[in-house]
Amino acid sequence: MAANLTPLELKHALLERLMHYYHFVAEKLDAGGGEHVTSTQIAELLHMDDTLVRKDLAAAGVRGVPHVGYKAEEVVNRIRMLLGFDEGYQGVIIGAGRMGGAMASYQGFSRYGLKITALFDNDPGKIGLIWGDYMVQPMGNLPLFAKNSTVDIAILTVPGDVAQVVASQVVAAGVRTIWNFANTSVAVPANVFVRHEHISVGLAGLSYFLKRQRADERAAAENAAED
Amino acid sequence: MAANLTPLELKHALLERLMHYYHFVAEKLDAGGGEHVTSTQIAELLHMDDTLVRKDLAAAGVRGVPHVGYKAEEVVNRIRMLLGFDEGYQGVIIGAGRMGGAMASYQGFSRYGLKITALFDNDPGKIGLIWGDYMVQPMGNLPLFAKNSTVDIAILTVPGDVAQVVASQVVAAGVRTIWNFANTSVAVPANVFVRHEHISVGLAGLSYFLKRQRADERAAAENAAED
DNA sequence: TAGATTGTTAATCGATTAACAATC
DNA sequence: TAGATTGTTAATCGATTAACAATC
Repeated sequence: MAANLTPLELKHALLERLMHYYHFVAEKLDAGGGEHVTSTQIAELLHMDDTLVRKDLAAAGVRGVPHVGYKAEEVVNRIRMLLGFDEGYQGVIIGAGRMGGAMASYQGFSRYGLKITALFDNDPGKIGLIWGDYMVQPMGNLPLFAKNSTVDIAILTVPGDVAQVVASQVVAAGVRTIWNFANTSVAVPANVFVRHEHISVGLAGLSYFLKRQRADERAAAENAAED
Repeated sequence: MAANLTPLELKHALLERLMHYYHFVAEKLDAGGGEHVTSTQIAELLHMDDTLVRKDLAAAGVRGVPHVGYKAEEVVNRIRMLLGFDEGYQGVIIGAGRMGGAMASYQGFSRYGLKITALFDNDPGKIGLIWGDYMVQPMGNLPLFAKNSTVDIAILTVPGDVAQVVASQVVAAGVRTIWNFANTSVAVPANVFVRHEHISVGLAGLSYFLKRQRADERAAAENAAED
């Protein structure tokens, strides 16, 4: 009986909100900001309805105390548990360019349970170089590496024009989860999960904002001229 | 009469979908894939309902032709126009680390109308170095630079612990839109727009997926043992 | 206790989908 | 023309908000 490989069940929006709560509460704890946090505090900072915060926290399994609020530590721990930050995953970086280097030297992944174990590239000029804690290995090493050690995630930081080829190599090596930072989509078999970070989506949001801002300013200037 | 500085009006989800359509249709055009595209084609590739595609395209001002579909070029152009990709914006990068370097050498921004004009850092060891097409300038240069040339966007690629200080400097220099790649939020006055790229949100999605996958596999193994 | 806060049920709102008419 | 496809109106669905009871 095959376990059906269920897709993400927490809706993206909810997951994103939980991460916002997590960051707020974790930072509050770090700053020594008290043991408890209320739905109203979170809601105000994040400009949202406090009922929604309570609903979300309930969904995440956090139990609050009337008149007191939620235990900050419990909020953090429950979200960590729900999202799997304490499970421990291992990932490799494919592509030892600047982006890959930034990833390799980033210390923040471990906070979310991800450990980077190796860095691969196909450029003979890069193989053997030391980037942060890793020596750049040739792509040819990947299959054996994936066989001998667990590779839960392959982080793709390669140029867009080779992303598809690299993704296929990664899949062939048995990796089933890809975090794609290249600027093109990659096609993979149905049993492989890809998360594509579209930098252009963020840029589109900024661009759209600026366009409207300019239009507003133009309108304001015209109004001023009329008065 | 002050123009009210309206927030993003296209909902994030819609904007994201439009970008997906854009990429699909633009790639199709590049590949010489025919002059027209139908809502069904887009919907199938993106695993969504075709009615929603038509609604979205109508909202973006694209007019289709029954029996034929949408003119691919018009889809691309309308979305570009709506999101402001042809308006032309200038941005500076703050933080000449690996991430900043990756940004500075990334050729893809121009496709969305963003031109990088300068690169700043406070590290004396980096000032004067050449990164891609830019010489690293000291942060002290920013106010004058922003006065003499247009800086629509400041791209923050600095460590999290200095992000707030840098953001304040950027705001003081008169920049009103910030694209924040640091791993901490920054507080800014109400008239400044910040888009924070939370890398941890993407990681959370992957982590949650992997956690559930492991649970599925465990369950499957138990089932197999029972049979 | 009184007041503050959670948690839940009901109401509303908005987004998605279904149905189908219009059209080339 | 017939069939394919758009575009729109109505129906459904789900997510958010409002109201309020429960509780410490």
